[in-house]
Amino acid sequence: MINLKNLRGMVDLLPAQSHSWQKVESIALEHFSRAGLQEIRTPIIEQTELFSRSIGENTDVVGKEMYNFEDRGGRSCTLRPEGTASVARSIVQHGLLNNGPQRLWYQGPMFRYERPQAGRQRQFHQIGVEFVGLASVMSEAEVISIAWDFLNDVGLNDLTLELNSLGSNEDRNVFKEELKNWLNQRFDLLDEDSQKRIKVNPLRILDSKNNSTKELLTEAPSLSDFLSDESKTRFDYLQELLDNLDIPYKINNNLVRGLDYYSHTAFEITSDHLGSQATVCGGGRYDSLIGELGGPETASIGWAIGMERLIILAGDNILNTKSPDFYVIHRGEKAEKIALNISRKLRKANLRIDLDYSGSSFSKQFKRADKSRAKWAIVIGDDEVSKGQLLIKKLRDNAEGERSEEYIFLRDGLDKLAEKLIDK
RNA sequence: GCGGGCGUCGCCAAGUGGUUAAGGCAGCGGCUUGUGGCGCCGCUAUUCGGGGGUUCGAAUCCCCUCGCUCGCCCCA
Repeated sequence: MINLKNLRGMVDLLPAQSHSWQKVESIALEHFSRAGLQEIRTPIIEQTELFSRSIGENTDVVGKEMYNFEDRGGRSCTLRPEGTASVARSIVQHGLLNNGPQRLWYQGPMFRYERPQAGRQRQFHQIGVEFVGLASVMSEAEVISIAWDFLNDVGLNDLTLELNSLGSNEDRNVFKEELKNWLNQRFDLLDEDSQKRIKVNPLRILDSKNNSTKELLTEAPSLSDFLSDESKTRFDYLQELLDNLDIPYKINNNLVRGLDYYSHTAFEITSDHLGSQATVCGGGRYDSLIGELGGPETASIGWAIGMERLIILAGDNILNTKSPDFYVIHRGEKAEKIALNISRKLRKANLRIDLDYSGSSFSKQFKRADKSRAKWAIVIGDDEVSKGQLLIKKLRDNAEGERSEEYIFLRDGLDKLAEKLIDK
């Protein structure tokens, strides 16, 4: 027997879960459209170069986590590991900035070749927001508050917003040199990983989880001391704006983030209930990315939320199964035709209808009707057909503990039925 | 990429070398071819993630492989 299974780290979204996703997606859409954002959809495959240029050659994502392949034309292709690079590419390619700043959202699958674990898959889904062409601190507060309010509305509380400023590129370069020198003087005291990182990505050492390295780093120079006055002013003002919005945050000077394109504001929203993959939302300002991709220098900020992690956290808060309004029970050939017909009419009137397809005994059909958690049953059998009626029956007790039944004449017209039933 | 745990029906599981692989839930059928939510009865794994090996004999032991899971790394 052939035994086909999903690829490692690739996950099926089963019917029991899919409505949770739909719910979250609809809440997201609601939030985004209220805030005046527009959706952008880009391909999930791009030229490899797009990611290596924008995310950074020396990042883990580019270095070891990308799904690369050559297509039949010999082009080097990559399954997107994140959304921002594609959005930026699309904006530049189509000259969208000629229409002014772009406030966009996107959603879809991303791919990273990593070892799966709780809250981490090889194909996962992100929903993200990008404000491109906006430099103001105000736009940062807005972007952050969209994420915060959305997550709260989905039912997540207990979240922590962590905030840092990476400063301008110049600030950071000066600091990087300073840090390198300091680290090199203490090279032997560092763990192996950190030793390797000094050359390629010294900033990430600040985020090290190694205990002795952590200890050592308490003495290290801090990026916050290298911020220019302008950078500092920006960061202070952002905090003021968040205070004003009553959005709580925690300053984390070691928050660096793994993608090269960030500058100034960087933030993450984390939870204690996710195991070691604690970040639900990550984002920051990326003022040099658009320029890097051949567009004009363009200040930008955005974030991405991991859908799977969000769903884990939301748990049962969002699980309200949609039960049908009516379950249509029928028996006999004529009844079958009427059942099919009336179901269609009722659906056109925006009602949720479950139709029994089995033609088995009324007893069985009632059992299924009950199980479907429908509010009402519509019964069409020989009697109804001969009298030109339908029976509608309430499937749950009313206040008096009885289940009302009522006959409705078909000759009144199916179109009117929907109207009549809605009132029940 | 590295280290630990796990894998028996759709779900939860018993079973640790010996004739037919417990049980519960769900599903299907019946008691009741026109009235459900309770109850009772019956049916549903030639097979133990997959492949190979050891053995007279394997779900049980060995090897390989796939998947899940937890931690590291990293991120959403």
